[in-house]
Amino acid sequence: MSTAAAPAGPGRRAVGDAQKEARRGQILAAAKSVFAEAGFQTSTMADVARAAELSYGAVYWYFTSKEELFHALMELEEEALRLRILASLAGLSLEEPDQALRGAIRATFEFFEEDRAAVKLLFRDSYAMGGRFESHLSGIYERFIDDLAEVLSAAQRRGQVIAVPARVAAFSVAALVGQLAYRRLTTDDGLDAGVVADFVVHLIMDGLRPR
Amino acid sequence: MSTAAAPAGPGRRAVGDAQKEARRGQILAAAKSVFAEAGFQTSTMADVARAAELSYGAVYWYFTSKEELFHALMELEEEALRLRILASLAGLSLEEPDQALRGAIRATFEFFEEDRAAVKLLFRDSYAMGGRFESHLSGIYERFIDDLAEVLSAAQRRGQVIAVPARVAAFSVAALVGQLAYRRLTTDDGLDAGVVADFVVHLIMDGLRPR
Amino acid sequence: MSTAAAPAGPGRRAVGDAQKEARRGQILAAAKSVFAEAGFQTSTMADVARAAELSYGAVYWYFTSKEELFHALMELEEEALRLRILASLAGLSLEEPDQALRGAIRATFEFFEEDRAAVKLLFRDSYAMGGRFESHLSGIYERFIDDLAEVLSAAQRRGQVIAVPARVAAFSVAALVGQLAYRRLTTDDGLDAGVVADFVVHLIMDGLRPR
Amino acid sequence: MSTAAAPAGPGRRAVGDAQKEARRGQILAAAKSVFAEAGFQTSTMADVARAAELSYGAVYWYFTSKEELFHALMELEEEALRLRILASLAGLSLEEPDQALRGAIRATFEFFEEDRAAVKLLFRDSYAMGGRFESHLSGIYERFIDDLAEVLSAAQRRGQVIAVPARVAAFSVAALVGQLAYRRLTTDDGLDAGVVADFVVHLIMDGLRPR
DNA sequence: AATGAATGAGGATTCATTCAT
DNA sequence: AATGAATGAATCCTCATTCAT
Repeated sequence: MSTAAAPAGPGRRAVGDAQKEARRGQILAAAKSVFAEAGFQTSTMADVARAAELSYGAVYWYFTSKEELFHALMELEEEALRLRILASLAGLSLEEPDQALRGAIRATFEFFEEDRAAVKLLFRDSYAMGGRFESHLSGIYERFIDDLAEVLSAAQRRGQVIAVPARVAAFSVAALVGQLAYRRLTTDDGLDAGVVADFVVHLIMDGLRPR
Repeated sequence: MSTAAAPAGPGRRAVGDAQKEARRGQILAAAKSVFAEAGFQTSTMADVARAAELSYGAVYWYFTSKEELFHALMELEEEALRLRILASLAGLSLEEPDQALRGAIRATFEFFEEDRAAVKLLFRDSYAMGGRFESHLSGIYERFIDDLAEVLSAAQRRGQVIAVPARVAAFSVAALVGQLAYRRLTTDDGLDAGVVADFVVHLIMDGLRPR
Repeated sequence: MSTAAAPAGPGRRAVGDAQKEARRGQILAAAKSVFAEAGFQTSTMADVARAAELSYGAVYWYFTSKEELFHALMELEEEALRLRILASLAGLSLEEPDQALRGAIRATFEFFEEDRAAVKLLFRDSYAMGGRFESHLSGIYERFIDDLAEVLSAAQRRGQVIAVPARVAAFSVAALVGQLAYRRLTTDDGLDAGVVADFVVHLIMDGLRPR
Repeated sequence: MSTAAAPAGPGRRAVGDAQKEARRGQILAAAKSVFAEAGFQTSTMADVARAAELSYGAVYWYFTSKEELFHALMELEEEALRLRILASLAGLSLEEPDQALRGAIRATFEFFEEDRAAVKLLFRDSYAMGGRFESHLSGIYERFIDDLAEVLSAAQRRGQVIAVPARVAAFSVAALVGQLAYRRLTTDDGLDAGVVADFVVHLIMDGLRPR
């Protein structure tokens, strides 16, 4: 009751903050599943609230608008994907472009394979609404491209890769991976994810013509 | 329903049908520009009517719903793209996969280069909603894939192309072209459309590794 | 059915416009009664629609927002009051300030007496919402003040009225009339409107001290 | 409830009550500034809490509702104004209506001049809603009117003032002062507050016609 | 006493679609 | 055929108030 009785200080705060974070996470998870299921535009805040098992207005305590919620969600996805890719590249040397490429592509495929909602969010919802959200998709692409372009440039300098615009080549890889991952959601080509990843690597490096 | 089937005086009827067709075209053109500009979801039927310089409800005389309008529009785009690609393949023999591939890719790029609205429609709006419209995109892809897969299969039998799942390879080409065309709308990589088309062909056939 | 059968031209148009005007009037009347009854803020667009015997959204065909509706309504009231006052001043000479003053004040009182809703709108709702609507009230005041100030200035030049700031004196008259009219809505001082009007004139001209 | 009535140890309790009073004052001050700034309807309890540097729900510990808060605030303002006026009348005799009137009017003007927020509260927010809060404004008026009517009645008996309904005359004075004070918030007529006060007195007593 | 999270009714506005003319 | 007025369901967001801690 009295102020003194409260276990004040950082302890209390930390709990509050942790709970706040937990709630945010809860809402974000709900939003992810709802948006992935029905699409951003079609989904309503009521749907999200229901999925989060919270009341209607509670969501607004954590996010000021539907759009902000979406942005926050996408940032999370971006970050998660990025971390995954970076981790896969961690031990690799720029001197082995094959390996680096293979690592990045496989990591991306694995990420998408494990998290189909992320694929929908990134490759379907990011496009919606007159491009207002494309920044997220291009954000992901650009980072991926930055990383890959570096790998490719190094390889070009060493003569391991032919002279083509590195960024366009990098974008091509990103696009290929993204689109193939997305395709897997609706079309079954009867291929294992790993096989597809390897196919991409081979296609990129050696093309379809026999050597 | 068809012009020939009209029982009435051909003169009158023909004019009516022609006018009807003209109106439909007028509305479709308006819809294309409006949807491409602002996106399907964001655009309203009022926007379309205004762009078509028709009254609010007139659109419903020709299309029963917003979705039907979109579908009709997409079918038109699909058909136009398909015709373009088929034309480019007309003189080519299946025995020269390089040529066929190059022809198809160039034709696609040219089509998209001339009609940026089509790109937006196909690669943004088709994605935009919970799969309801993806059929068009996949429709295009599938047809493109069918054609390409045939080319590739023939080439494989002849040993000109390595043994990979033809449909996946074909999809990769389609995806690559589509994504690169879409990227050109927002990002300037400083490359001519023809150069990008050739880059795709080279990438597909020979990969990035020097031969 | 055929275009020729329509009694085209100005006739049709005029009817449409007249109807449109009628509907606007219908809605404005409904809004007036609703706002006067419950206040602008408390009233909902649904209330207005219901009072106008129209559907919810129909109101938006004629007015783009609740605020615009209110503004339109106030402009009407302003104009009506102004016309009434001007009419009362029509035959009067500036050389007879007593008469002019009396005429203006009586006309104002009569207007308010006949239209109690107007009083509520002007002296209660105009104030609401952080002054966003005060312009209407001050608009009325300013015009009234302009007219009165002219009368007073002329009288001052002729020595019929003492030297005081004409605009402040004019505002005083306007304020007095407005507040007394508003008071009549809630408090019964047992006085006839005409008596109050004359009281105001006397107070303004001769004060409370016996002559 | 009152400090004296507290049964507990006076030290502790007194502190508690004093703190409670202090908190109430803190909130009332915040509410006054917030409401005066943005209007009662537009302001939120969150705004008030923020201005009071208290938590969101703490306000409800001291006031059961937004309306109660407003009422409490208005009562404070009423009381403050009343005290000011009574003080100004303290030494005056009813036999000198000029002096009494002048004193009351000047006191009122000074009060409003020093506290512009009070003017907004009384003359804007009191009006703002369907009569729910007008009681405060009329409360102030009625008390002012009571006092003035007494002065005027006495003067009438003594023949110093003509025979008019005392309450209406008194209301007129109150309205005039209030409206002129409010006008000063938005319109600069270039007049000192004292001059305006004297103008009101002169207008009321001697009118505009030269004597 | 105080915090701030949670609730949920309420309200303005939009827009696809229908319909009388 | 065409018009444009009318409908009303749907949705985002606000905010007074309550409540667990």
